[in-house]
Amino acid sequence: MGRPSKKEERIEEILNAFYRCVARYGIDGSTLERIADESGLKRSLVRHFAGNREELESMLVDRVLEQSQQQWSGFIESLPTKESKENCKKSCTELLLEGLFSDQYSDGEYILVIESLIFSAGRDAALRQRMQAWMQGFTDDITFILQGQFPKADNARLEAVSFGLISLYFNLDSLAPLGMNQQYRQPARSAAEYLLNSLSTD
Amino acid sequence: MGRPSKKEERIEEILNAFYRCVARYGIDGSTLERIADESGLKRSLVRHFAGNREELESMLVDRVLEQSQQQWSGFIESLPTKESKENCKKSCTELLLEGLFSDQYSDGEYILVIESLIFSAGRDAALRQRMQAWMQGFTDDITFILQGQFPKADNARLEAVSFGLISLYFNLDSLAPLGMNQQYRQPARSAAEYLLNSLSTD
DNA sequence: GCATTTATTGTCATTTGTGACAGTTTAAAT
DNA sequence: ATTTAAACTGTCACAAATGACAATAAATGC
Repeated sequence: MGRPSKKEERIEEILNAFYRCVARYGIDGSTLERIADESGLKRSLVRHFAGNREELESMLVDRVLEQSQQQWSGFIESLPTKESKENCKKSCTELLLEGLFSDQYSDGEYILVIESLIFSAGRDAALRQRMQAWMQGFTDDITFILQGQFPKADNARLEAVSFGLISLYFNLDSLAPLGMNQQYRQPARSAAEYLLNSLSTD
Repeated sequence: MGRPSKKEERIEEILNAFYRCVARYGIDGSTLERIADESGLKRSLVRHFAGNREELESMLVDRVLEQSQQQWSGFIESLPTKESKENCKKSCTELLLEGLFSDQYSDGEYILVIESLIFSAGRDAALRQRMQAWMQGFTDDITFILQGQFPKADNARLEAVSFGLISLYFNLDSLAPLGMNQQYRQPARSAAEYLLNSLSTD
């Protein structure tokens, strides 16, 4: 009975709007007014559905990290295992390069949001811990993938290459505000390949 | 005659304070109040000496890019030329790695400020042009250095490696808010070495 | 001491961001 | 039609950020 609730869809819209605002204006620049405009709702509705600013930010962080986790683990599981290797044309590392550097999979806003969160983490101990864990997990996973492909390489070397791949991935999308990311997409991918090749030679 | 002006030193203090604030709070988070606190002046004095917010931001951008330019060109000129090569123990590329990745030369705030400017450039066409030029000059210079060391390597390859070095440099310091930059300093440098080595092998 | 110039302090008005809430409208169940 | 629960609208109060300016204090040349 009563009018049906739109809470879930509205929260969805609001968080999507918040996400876009953060990519464009940063966290501090994403006022409730802008979020409201971006979502097409009144500011009082934003508050009605999503609570105050603190709750909103907390929900955004949860959501971003959760979605990131989902997409990433989906990607990990899509990789060929040792058993299924023979059926697959592309190697794990080739698929990794595609995932990180092909423009079809790139979400220009994603890294900007992540970087905004990292920056904010400097003033928020709880967020800092979460982002540290996120970053650590990211590098560990890549190192693990590389381990499968280059079992003979020692760990420090794998970690260095992992960090290199991540740096290329991050830096490429962080140039989006300058409109230079397309210009550097190919170089970024090439550099990533050089790093991977360095694991073959000893 | 009249009371001696402290304008220049005050502006110096104010811009330094602004710089530190930007590294900590971002541009939007650097309110005049915070800048005043950080510089130890009253807000009205900040306004008195440095003008309104718009002028302040413009001065900061000028200053950051100018100092960056000076330090960088100082570094470039300190590199051994073809003539002075024989007197020098370290190669250009070794010196480059030191400059980019040794913690003695690293200014933790510098890259954070630059990244804040790049982010802001997304909403400021004039700033965008300047930051584009800054980034282009940076990569071009590194490519040029690499050219001297690896004259046989083709240009696309050099550009890719340049972009890789810059990415490692940027990404390393952008982890400062997470306190993970020391942890990754060595991997970053190693990855940079692998990239450089990839120019030797063909 | 006096005039002059600038630093320095303090205050007020305006705008913007935020929180709270009263009142209205809408869509369902009975 | 009535009830009910929720969406929606509008508005007020408060705090923060900014801009403008008046008033005072300090340092210099004469």
